Amino acid sequence: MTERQPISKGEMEIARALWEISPATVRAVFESLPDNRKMDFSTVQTYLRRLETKGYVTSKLDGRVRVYASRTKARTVIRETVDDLVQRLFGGETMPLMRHLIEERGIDEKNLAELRELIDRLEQETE
Amino acid sequence: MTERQPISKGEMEIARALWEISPATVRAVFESLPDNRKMDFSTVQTYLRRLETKGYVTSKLDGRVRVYASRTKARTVIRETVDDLVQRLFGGETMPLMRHLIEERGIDEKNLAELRELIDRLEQETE
DNA sequence: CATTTATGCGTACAAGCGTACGCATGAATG
DNA sequence: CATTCATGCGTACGCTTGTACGCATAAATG
Repeated sequence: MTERQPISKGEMEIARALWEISPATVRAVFESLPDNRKMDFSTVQTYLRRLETKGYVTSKLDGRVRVYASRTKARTVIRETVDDLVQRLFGGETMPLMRHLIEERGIDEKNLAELRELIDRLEQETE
Repeated sequence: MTERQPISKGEMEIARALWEISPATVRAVFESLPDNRKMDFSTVQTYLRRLETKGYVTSKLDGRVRVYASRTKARTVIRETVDDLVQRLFGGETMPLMRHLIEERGIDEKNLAELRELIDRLEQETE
């Protein structure tokens, strides 16, 4: 039960960016952001610093450049975040969110197929 | 595109509670909270006030008691919130969240069946 | 070497959030 | 009627968040 301080929304974007390319410098993270979501270089820097303070990432100076690396697994953060959302928005029930995703967000054919597979597999394991 | 101020996590719990029983007084909302999540009466009051300021709920004085009612549909708030989460945590892709839900959160048999149905229905519509 | 560029690091700062107290007033109860 | 209880309403307050500036310094470039 490592008690981490909660991650904020903005921090999460940066954490996600870092997961994709960790280990990485501030600049690398900054440049990996999607074009439509450019925030200031130093904003990214601040987020990374805060993520480190909160225990989500580590860093070390490599020469004069600081290199950040994920420390908490994506899965863990995702679990905590989704759990929290499901709690607050659906009182802890998973299905309403499922329904929402299936009904309100487009799912194309390929993903439909994958969904089926996931369900099949789950059914196997369950029995 | 009514631009509402974003709803915060704490506000969301209260909004959800209100959806369930709207219209309702502060006390009713307060008492409808799950036992494990008791916040102060006046905290609930503050959240409702802020929700009104932000445009998510309305209220009117009924005698000396203020009665709050949902104004924005649950579906809308859920959509916005989930969209935001999916954006920040999965770069906008729905499937990773689906996968997460199916693999990491328990789904019992009954829900599995429902899931299948949902998918079937979606497939119908898609074709 | 002088100048430009990139980075670390400290600092800032308003807005928002979570949580709640206190007072005034009206309602209920003994 | 006097006291207690519930509520509205205003206010508070430290913390977090989002966003960024500025300075010092090191590296690269002309």
